[in-house]
Amino acid sequence: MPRTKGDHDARRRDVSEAVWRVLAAHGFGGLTMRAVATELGATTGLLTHYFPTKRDLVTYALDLLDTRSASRPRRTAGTGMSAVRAALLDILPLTGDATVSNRIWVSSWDTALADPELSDDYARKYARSRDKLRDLVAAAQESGELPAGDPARIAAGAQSFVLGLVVQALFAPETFPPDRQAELLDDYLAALVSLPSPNDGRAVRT
Amino acid sequence: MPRTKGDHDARRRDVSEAVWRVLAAHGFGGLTMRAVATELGATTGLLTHYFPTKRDLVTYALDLLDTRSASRPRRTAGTGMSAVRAALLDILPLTGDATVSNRIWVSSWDTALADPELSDDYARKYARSRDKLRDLVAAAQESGELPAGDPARIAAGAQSFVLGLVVQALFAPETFPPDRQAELLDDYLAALVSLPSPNDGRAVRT
DNA sequence: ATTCACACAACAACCGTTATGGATATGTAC
DNA sequence: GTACATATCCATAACGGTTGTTGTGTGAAT
Repeated sequence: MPRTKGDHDARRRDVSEAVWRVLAAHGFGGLTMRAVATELGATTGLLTHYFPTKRDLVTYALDLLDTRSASRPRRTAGTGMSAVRAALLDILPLTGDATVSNRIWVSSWDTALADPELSDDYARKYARSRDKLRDLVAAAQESGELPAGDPARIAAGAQSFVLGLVVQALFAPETFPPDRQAELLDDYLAALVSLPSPNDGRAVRT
Repeated sequence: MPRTKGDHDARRRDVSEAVWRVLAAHGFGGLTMRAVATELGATTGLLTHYFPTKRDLVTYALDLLDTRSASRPRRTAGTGMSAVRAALLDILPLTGDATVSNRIWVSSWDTALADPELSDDYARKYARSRDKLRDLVAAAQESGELPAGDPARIAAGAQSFVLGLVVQALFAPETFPPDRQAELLDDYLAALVSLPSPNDGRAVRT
């Protein structure tokens, strides 16, 4: 029984949620046409209507993951160092939603690494994320909260740290509860702050 | 044509290498009975003889990944801080072999995260790795190269950093060539060293 | 004679994809 | 407004291909 025009947008939202539920339940490796269809209470005929091919489904799922992650409620970022901290905290699996999102995210790496095109897409995505972080770092440096040094380099390091912490927290949630993750992040940030400026010798010369 | 008894161990080694080649070529998602069999120039009959079920193959592949990673030629570890640095460098995808190994490793996370049992296995594996790192950190602290502080906490942070760097380097090899990875790691270690001791106030009181 | 190490063949289940057809909405002619 | 052509939305069913698994048979080793 087809829907009316007014219901069409609602149906699109239903499809999104079905895709999300499948991803959350079985990861990216378990993302199949039929799984989404049955999760939707429909058949593959509907799915092929929205996604002519499997790759379309995968790309859509990747976009969905990106969108869902981006539209997650963010901390109200302050300025300088606290903005950096907030941005990094927002990545970590501190809530149930963030955990689900991160789990899907990590599980997508298998698919992404196997496909050069998707791999490039991911590389660009991470590069953009690093750029945003770099700007925050540069701002924290200008406010004097962070010692001098290539902001891009510091951002790359911070992103690595958070990324790795995500993975460890996903595999061992009891070992890395939210407060421990925040603790470790604060350790990292404290180390960054305490670092003597390498490029900028003013503090030494004065 | 069956083999003789003397060839049996050789055959087991052949199986290992076939599994490894399949993993290297198609990742963990492409690990199938038939793929390994054809890679071996044999049929599935042989495979089921060595691995009665798929799960056995997967578990074996996970173990193989662990073994191959562990038996990779390691840097001759010095003492104290240089030992910590060597251990962390050994994880990074700095060589072709290490890149292949790490790629397989990351691709296995999809499978592992979808299966609670495998997930636990990984958690234990990482915990053991953190423990070894913790001992190295503690040694570096005793030699005075690293400020005081919970060595387990420092090890967890360092492991996170390296893990995340691995992921980023795999997706953007041109952005993270070997020397840049080493650079970033050294930045991290420098920050660790420069950190004033939190628990131990001696330096301040003197 | 029994066990082992395989080849070979087949199975049911699942995958992505395609074709067919029917129900509903939309547009157009009168 | 009514009548008809067209397009959209979706169920149903089937296709060939691949998967994990099982069973049978056969030659060599013990």
